[in-house]
Amino acid sequence: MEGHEKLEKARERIIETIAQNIHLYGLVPSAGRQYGMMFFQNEPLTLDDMTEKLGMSKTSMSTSVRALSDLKLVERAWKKGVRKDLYKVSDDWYQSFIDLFSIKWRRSVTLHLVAIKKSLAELEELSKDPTVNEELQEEIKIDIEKLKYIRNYYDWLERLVDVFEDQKIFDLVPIMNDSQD
Amino acid sequence: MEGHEKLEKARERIIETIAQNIHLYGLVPSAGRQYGMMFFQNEPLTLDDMTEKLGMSKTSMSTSVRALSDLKLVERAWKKGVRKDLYKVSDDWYQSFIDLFSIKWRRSVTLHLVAIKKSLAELEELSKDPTVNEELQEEIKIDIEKLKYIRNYYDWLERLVDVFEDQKIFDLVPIMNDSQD
DNA sequence: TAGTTTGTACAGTTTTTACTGTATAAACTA
DNA sequence: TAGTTTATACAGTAAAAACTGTACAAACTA
Repeated sequence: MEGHEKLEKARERIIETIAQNIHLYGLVPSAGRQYGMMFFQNEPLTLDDMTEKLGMSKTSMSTSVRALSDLKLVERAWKKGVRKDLYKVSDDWYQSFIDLFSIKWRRSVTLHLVAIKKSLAELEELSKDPTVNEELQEEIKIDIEKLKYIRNYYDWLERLVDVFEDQKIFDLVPIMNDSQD
Repeated sequence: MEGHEKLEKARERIIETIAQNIHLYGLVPSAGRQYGMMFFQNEPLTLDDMTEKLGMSKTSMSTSVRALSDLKLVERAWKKGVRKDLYKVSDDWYQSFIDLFSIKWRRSVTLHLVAIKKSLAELEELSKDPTVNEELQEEIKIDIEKLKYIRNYYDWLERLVDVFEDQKIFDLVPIMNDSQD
């Protein structure tokens, strides 16, 4: 096998692994392949470059590069004299992981807390209603306890997201370079 | 609106929120709805119970309860005299979150590290090959650096998973109950 | 301003995934 | 052992998602 082929194969292995694991970011394999391909390019790419490299339509490249950008896995780049939009992979992977939490998980936490607070308020109101029978009253009480439990859980999750966002996580789990060279 | 209706509506809101966010666990909304429904039941359920409550086929219930069990969101339960399999939601949501990392993210980290080490070894071998031209040699060198960077990243991610798994995360982000009562 | 180039909205198609119904194996019962 | 009950494998169908090609608006160029 020739040198260039060997390099290509070593890259392909990584790209395919990324493609098969990108679902953890809520993305489909082809977006992962796109990301992986871009990772090994030393220059920012245009949508047309991607179309050529991946053999997919420009429309697809456009939509998936947007999905990658939304998660801040990919960012816009500029190069003198190039009119087309240019994209490159964000080079801080630790930050990308943190961004996943800031974007996806925080959103989820917020949605949950809104719903929980609303339902909790309704049930607490209902528990004061003298017209509801005892059996139902008991059910309401149980549900209130359950909602308080999950409210505490999402509060915790929110604080966890904070800890990522403000980089405190690196105190507990420090970045260590070249541990096994 | 009658009492029981109000209770049901308060529950529905939570269930639907879970359904819409369960994709973070790699599950589809219907599995989230199933989980949410089970959360508000105070007794373990059989597959037939779920079929009835959700109006879906028993086959579906079987496959999605398995998916939920694989992520340890749901566990088997036993009740005297009941022959059918019984399931209940795991009641420690903090542990469920940790299990997500232990199961999905650790698997991903491992796959990545295997691929990276393999490719890195190949490229380091190739970089010693005197028959490859200088230009290619330069590319190889760049790729080796990139792979070392992401190896460090996945090492970090592995340590992060460890920190969840051995509960040390609770030192940094403690569980706090009823913070806003 | 007219003529290009570029990115994306949108409709249609292909592919994939979710879901159902039937068939069957395994476990239980009498 | 024969007869049930229960869970799931599997094949087929329905629904959803990914992907493509065309059309067009916005931005640029001359």
